[in-house]
Amino acid sequence: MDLISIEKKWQKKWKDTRLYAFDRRNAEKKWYVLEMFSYPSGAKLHVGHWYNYGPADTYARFKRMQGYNVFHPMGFDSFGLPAENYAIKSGVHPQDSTMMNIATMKRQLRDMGATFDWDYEINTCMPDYYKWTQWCFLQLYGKGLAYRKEAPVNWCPSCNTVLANEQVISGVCERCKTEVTKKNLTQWFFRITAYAEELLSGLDRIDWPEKTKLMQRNWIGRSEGGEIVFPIKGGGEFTVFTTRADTLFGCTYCVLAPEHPLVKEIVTGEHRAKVEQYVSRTMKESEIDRLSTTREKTGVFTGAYAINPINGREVPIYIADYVLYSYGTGAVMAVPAHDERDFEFAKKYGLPIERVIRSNDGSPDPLPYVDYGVLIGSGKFDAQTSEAACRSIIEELGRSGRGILKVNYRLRDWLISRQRYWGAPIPIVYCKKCGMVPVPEQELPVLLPYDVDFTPDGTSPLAKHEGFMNAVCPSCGGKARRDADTMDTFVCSSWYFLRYPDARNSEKPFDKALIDRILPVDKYIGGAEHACMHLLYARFFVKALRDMGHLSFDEPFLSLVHQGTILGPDGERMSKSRGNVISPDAYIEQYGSDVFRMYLMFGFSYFDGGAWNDDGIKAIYRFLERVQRLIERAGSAGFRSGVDAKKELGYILNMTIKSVASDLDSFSFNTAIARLMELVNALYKHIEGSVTDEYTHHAIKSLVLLLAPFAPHFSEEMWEALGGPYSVFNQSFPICDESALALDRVEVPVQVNGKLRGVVLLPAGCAEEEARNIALADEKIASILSGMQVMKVIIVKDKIVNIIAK
RNA sequence: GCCGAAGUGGUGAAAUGGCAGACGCGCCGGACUCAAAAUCCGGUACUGGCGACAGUGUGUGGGUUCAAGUCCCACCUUCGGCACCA
Repeated sequence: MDLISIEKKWQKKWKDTRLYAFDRRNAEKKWYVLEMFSYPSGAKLHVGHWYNYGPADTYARFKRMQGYNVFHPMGFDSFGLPAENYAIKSGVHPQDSTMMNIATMKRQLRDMGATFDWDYEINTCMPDYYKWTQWCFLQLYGKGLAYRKEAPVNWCPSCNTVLANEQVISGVCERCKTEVTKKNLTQWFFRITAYAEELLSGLDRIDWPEKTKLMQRNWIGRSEGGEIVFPIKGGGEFTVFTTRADTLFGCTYCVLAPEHPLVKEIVTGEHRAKVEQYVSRTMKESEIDRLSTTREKTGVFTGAYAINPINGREVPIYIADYVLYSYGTGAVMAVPAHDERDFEFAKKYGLPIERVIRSNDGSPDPLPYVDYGVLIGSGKFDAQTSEAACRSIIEELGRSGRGILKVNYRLRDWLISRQRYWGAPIPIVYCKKCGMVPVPEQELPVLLPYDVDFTPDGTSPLAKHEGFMNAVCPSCGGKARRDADTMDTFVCSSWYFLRYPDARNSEKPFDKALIDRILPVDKYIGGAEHACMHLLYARFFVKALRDMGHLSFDEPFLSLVHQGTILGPDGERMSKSRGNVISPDAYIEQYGSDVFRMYLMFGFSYFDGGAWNDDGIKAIYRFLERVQRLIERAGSAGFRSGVDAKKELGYILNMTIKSVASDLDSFSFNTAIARLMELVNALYKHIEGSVTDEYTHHAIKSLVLLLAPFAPHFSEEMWEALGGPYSVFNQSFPICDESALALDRVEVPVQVNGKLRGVVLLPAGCAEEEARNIALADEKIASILSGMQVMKVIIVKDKIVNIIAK
């Protein structure tokens, strides 16, 4: 069987007849199936692409055959670092290499034979796309959701350049292995924290893997607590955030983050030199070092004292780098008896450790004791539980304006500036007279120039391009300079699913009425590695755009699945350096794309993936040949008399239909294919020689329809051979006839004292009394029970009989 | 350290608390063939027995239940995420 030329034949016909064209005017029964779009890397499609797109396409075809108007677009996430790094190494311009890679990948995706409608293709590095990425930026800016502030960036002192987080591999530069340091630059942020609460609560209403939702919950990191104001002895005050106000009486010192602006003001003469030295040393340290939990805690005394507002006690104020300026208020109250970090620090610097909580049940509770318990040594709050005191102490302080209940999130605002070339320019200019001015919408896009020197030398590549940098101030018409940075590529991918339905719109990023009909995405399929980046950013964008009135739904992706990872044959992640990369190409040349995708679906549990092993790939080929032989025989039809084919085949056929449909809905491709194999086995048993009949013929046609989503080219060919009208994908997916599943009699296992002892044939749905009698009368069961007394019989209808005897 | 997921034959893997190992791969046997390949049919968890059958089995140890791979507790191993978030 020449699967390769069969595939070519049908790919051409599908293309010529525009079989997979999506009619966006018809949003009735729409079904938006989306895979995370691809990054056009130089290499060919790898196993991971196939594992994502192959099964997802099978799902899309299934939905189509179920009568859905399936929207299944594809595009390219084509800005980003790899193209730029490749350019630095090879000298090939990112735009040239990217466009070439896209052409190659597109050809390969077509060879896959997927249902993508290329009329809706998008490409994020093209001006007609990034114009609207810039528009999104301006929208956020207009609502105060984009702002500029100074922040540290990763800096490689050897390459003399800024690095993105993903270029910092365990503290060193991915290219030259030099230790990465911090450098302060003024950069753009998106205020994703404004949506922290909704991003958290919205998770309860979407059908996503629990694991992914949990990761987002942890990432957002909501914690309930309170803010407490500590006056400073001699004037001034500062605020701390705590989740453990119940331990306030045990506070024996306070700590400010080294960056805290108050540090300069409160430090006293003799301590100034040491404090300044400590602060500057902290600044130099890399984030990795500073955030390492295993590192010993350090800090210095400022010479100043704070007054504990609950009991008026004076406590020393330290600075220490274990307190983060970016979380809470950048200042904490330290309770060494009930916090591990404070305990360690207090031990080291000889600070007092005072217990104010004991365990609820009086069980031994060595310090530091960090669980909730009962208050002691806390004045009128003694004997309150921790839970109660967390609230009552804040309320007490609130009366004098020194305490308030507060919720904090670990989520930080999203830093989107990249000191890089290959990205969407930030549509802002800086005018000496007018200051920061957004580029008006009608002047978009701010084009990314081609002739840019992107050799890394410590400045943003665009800063060296005078033609780009020089701009006219939209406000006063005077001379202005552009922002030299580009946007994080995650900005491009935060709204691409909104652009697909309206990809050719040159007036707007998308038409509201249109995307309100076609969005949200009904099934989103992609890797789990994006849990706290792309998948969070996209949710933020949708909520922000909704609040501006550009769309009217709350979540971009109603239902999400993650495919697993296919590992190398050695069980390790595939990588060039390990030399364990499996290329799909050789397999596809030999067996074709249907067999390859089917093997991926059959050989692995979709969500788990696993180590590559091609032992079973021949089995899939063999299976398709087996189907083909079956159809050849059916073609030379005759009639076998005296056999009720419907009775013989009806049950298995309808059971198969039911199972395959539900397995496809739950992405359980391996079991769906197993069911198809069972059906084929049953048909082989049923058909003797070349004789067949009408019902058998019906069963074989149904088999081809069931198989079509899995092996689209092959099934189209078989459908034609059976005389079916073009295309098999315009046929309805078979529907299960429930009446065929009703059996007269069922085999029911019989247990004695929980051990399987036999099987009896019972009338389906028979009463307990009858089941009991038949089971007890069974020859084998009776002999086991001889000499025993039956105490009880448990019967689950049509499932099991369990006889308790002694 | 904290959070989460997983651990099942020689092997990839299946099992709404109800016959563990479906469907494949591999292996063994048979048919077809001069022979081989391909194909078709049958067998295949482990231990004992010629056998019918019996016993034991889902990482380890306990528990709940008439019944546990599945639920609960503790532990071991592997993988993923977070990592001083007060």
